[in-house]
Amino acid sequence: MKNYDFQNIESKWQKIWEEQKPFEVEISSSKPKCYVLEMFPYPSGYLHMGHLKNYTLGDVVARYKRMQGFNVLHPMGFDAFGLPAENAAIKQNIHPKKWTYDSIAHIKKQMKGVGLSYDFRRQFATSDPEYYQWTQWLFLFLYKQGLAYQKEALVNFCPHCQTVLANEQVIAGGCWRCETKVLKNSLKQWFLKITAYTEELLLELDTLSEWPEHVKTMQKNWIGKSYGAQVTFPIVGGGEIEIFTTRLDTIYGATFMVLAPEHPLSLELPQDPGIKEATKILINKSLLTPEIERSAEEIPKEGIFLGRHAFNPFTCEKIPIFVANYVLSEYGTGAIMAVPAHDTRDYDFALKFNLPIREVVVPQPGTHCENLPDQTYGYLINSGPYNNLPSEEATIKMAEFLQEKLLGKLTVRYKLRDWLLSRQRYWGAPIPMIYCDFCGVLPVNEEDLPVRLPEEIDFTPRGMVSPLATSEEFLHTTCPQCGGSARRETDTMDTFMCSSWYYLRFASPFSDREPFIKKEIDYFLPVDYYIGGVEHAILHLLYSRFITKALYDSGYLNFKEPFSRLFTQGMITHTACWCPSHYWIPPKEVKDEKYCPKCYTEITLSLEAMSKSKGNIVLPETIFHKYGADTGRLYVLFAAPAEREFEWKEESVSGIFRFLNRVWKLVTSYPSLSLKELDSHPQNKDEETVKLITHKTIKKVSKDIENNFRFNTAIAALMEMVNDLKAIIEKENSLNQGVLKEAIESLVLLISPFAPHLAEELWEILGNQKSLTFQKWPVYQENWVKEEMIELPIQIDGRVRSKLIVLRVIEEEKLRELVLQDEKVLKFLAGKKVKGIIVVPEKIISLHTER
RNA sequence: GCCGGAGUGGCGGAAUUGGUAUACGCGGCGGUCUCAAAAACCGUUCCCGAUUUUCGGGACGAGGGUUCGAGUCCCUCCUCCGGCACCA
Repeated sequence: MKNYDFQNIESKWQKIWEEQKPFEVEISSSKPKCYVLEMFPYPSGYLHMGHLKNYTLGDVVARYKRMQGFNVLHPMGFDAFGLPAENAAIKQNIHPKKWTYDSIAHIKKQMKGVGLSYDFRRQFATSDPEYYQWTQWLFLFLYKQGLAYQKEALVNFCPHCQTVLANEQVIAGGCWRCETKVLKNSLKQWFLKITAYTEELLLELDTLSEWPEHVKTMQKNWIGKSYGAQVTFPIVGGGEIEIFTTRLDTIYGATFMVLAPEHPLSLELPQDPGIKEATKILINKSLLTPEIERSAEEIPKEGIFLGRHAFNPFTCEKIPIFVANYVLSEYGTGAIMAVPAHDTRDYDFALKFNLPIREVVVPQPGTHCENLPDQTYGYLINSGPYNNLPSEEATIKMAEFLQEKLLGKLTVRYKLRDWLLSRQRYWGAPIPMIYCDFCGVLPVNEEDLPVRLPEEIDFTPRGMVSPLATSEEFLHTTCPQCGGSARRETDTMDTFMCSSWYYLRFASPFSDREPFIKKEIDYFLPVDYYIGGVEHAILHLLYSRFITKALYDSGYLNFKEPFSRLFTQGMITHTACWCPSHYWIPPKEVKDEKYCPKCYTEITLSLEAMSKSKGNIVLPETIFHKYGADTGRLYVLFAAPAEREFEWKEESVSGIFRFLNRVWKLVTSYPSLSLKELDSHPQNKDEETVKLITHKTIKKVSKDIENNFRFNTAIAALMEMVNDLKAIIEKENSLNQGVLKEAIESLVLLISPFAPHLAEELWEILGNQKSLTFQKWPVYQENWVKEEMIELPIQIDGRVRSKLIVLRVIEEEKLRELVLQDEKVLKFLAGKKVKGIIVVPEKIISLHTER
C-alpha cells in the first residue's frame, strides 16, 4: 500500500464534500436537532492558529453529533463591520468594503482547507445589506419597545486627528496614532436599555448549568448587584443630598459628605466665588482625566470644601460637604456619606483634610478595632440607641427609622449601565433614524430598510462628526411623517449589535421579508454548543442574552437564553522577543536566542498570545503544507486540554503526524475488510484482548467528547488503541478477521471527527461505498469493557507490596485467603499482627497492621 | 484589595473523582537501516541508593489534619495566571 499522501487525500475529500454537500441541513420533524456554533471571526486578512483551534473544537462536536443521528446545524459567517477595515482604508487606501470582502474570500478558502463541516449556504457577513437590514430592524424593534433612547454622553476625541476615537483606540490616555492627549466631549448618542433586564440577566445565570462557572462569575461582577440603603441628608440652609451606602450601620461615623465632580450640586452649593472657581477647575480637571489614568492605581485624592454643611439624619450633627475626584458620578447617586473609620478611601481623604474619624463598629462589644480603617462587620458603638447591636440587625432598625422619617429606605444598586450604541464611524450599520425639523426624531419606515451605507465617501476625519455626515446623498432624506426634507442619523451602530443576534439568522438566513422565520428558529434554537474565546465572556454574551430576552418578551422567540452550553477555549501562546529599542522582534529573526538582530542588545523572552503586533504568529498553513490539515486539527486538540492555553511548539506536531501514519499503515494493510461477512466473536485470549481494546476505546472516546471537550485524552486513547492493536497483530498474525474488522472499523469511525479526510479515505479503502459522515457512531458493550482477569494491588500499611491476578468477579472470602497465602505479603507481615483487611471489589486490597 | 483558576518527570499533560502516581505525546539516550546523514522503525527514560533483569527508599508547590489508604477531602502558608478594581 502506498504512503499516507495527505495532500491528495485532503483535496479529494474537500472536493467531494463540496459537490455532495453533506453538511447542508433543513428543519426536520423526524430527527432531533443539534446546533453547534463557533463564535464567528472578524475577517482581518487570514485565519490564524486560534481560529483553527476554535473551529476544530466545534467541528469535532458537529461531526460526532451527526454520526449520533442528530440533525446538525453548523454554520459560519463573518463579523465584518468594525474598525480595522477603516484603519486599513486610511493606511493603505483600500475601501473598507473591498478589504473586508477580500479577507472573507481568503478566510473561507482556508476554512475549506481545514475540512470544517459547515453549511456554507447559510454564510453571511454582518456587513451584507441583506443582513444589516435586519440589524436595523432589530434597532427599530428596540426603539418601539422603549429600549432605545438618546442621551448626552462623553466621547473620546483627539484634537490633532480631529476625530472621535473608540475606547480601544485610546492608549494610555493618548490617541493611538499621534499620542495626543484625548479629550472628553459631550455628544447626543443612542443607548440601549439593557438595565431594564438587569435582574433577569443576573437571575437566569443560575439556569445556565452548562456554562463555565468563571464566565458566570464575571457576568455577575459586571452586573454588580449590591444591597444597601439610600439616605437623604438635609442641607443646612435648604435642599438635600441623596446618597447610597452599603454600610448603613456605620452612619453614626459619617463625619463629612462628598459629591462627585459631575454631581449637579457641585456647582450649585458653593456661595463663595473663590470656592466656586476652584470647584470649576477641579471639575474640568477630572473631566479631562482619561478613564485609563483614572483607574490606573490610586490617583491622589483631591477635593474642595464647598463651604456648606448637611445634617447627619441620625446624629443631627452638621457635617461639611466636599466635592472630590474619588467619588464616581456614574455609581449610586454620585454622592456619598464619608465614614473614615470604616472605609479606606474616606480614611485617606480625612487624613489629608484633617477631618474627624469616629469608630462606630467594633469586632466584639466592649473592644476596639486594632487598625483603622476597618471594613468588617461587627457590633455598634458610638451609635446612640443602636449601640451593641450587630451590624445586620442595626441596619434593619436604622432603615425602619429612615422610612418613618421619610429620609430613606433599603435599596439595591447595580454597576451595569445602559449600552452606548452610537459610533461616529463609517464601517458599521447606520442607525435607522431621521431628524425632521417639524416632526422631531423619527424611525425609518420598516419597508424602507436597509438604510444603505454609501460607498463613495471621503474618509478624511472632520472633527466631531461621523464620516457619513459628509455624504450629502446619504444625509438628506424626506421625513416619513410630513414628507418634508429631513436629515438622517449619521452615526453607525456598535458592532456588538451585529453579533448580538447572528446566531438567530444562521437558523433562518434566507428570508428577505423578516429577520427570521419563527418555525426555523423554534426548531434549531437555542444553540446547543457555543464555542469561543473567554475575551467575550462579558460583553458579547451579555448583549446577546439581553437581545434574546427582549425578543422573547415580544413573542418572537420561545426561549430566554440563547446558548445552552458554552465552552471557552484557551489561547495559543508562542515565544515573543522584546528589545527595549526595537520593541517586538519576530522570534524567527532572533538567531542566537539572546540578542536583538538590529542592535545586539539583550532581548527579553516571554510567552504571549499569538498576535500580529508581537510578531509571534505561526500560520496554520505552516503545518498544513508539511503535514496536512488533519495533523493540524489533531495537534491543536492534543497539545493541552481545550479550555487551557498552550504554548505552540513545532516539534510536537511531528508526533501527531507519526500517529496518523501509523493509523494509515495499520488500516491499509486490510483493504476491503468491510466487504467480508465475518463473525466478530473472539475465539482465544488474543482475540478477546482485541475485543476489549476496541470496546474500551469506544467508551473512552465517546465519553471524552461528550464530557467537557476532553479531546486531548480522547486522542491519547486512540493512540493507545493503535499501539496495542499493532503489538497484538505483530505477535499473533492469525487473528480472526471478524474481531479485527470490528476493531479497525471502529478505529476509523472514532478518529473521523478529528481527522475527517484520513478517515473518509480509509473508510473507502476498507471497501465502503458511502461517506462516513452519517455512519452510525460505534456503541460499546458493557460486557466487553471489563477484563475477566484483573490485577489487584495489595497494600500493607498504605504501601503497595504485592499484586494478585484474579478473576474480576470473585468472592471476598476467597480473596482474603489468597492474600494471606501470597509470598510477598507473608514476607512483609513477618513479625506483625494484622489488624484489618479492607477489600474494595475490583480495586484494591488494603491490610493494616498493629503499630 | 476582591473574585476566579492552576501548581504532578527535562517539557505538554494523564489519573475511572478517595484505591497500583506519571497514560498519551515531545525531548533525551541506545539500537536497526545507511558510505554517511535525515526520515522511518525498535528499545529505553521520575529521582536516590545498593547486592543493578531484582530489591529498598523518596517524590504530585510547602506544612499539618481526616482515613486502612490522599495528587484527589479539610486547615494554614507560598508561587503563578486570568478577571474586576476609588462601585461607597
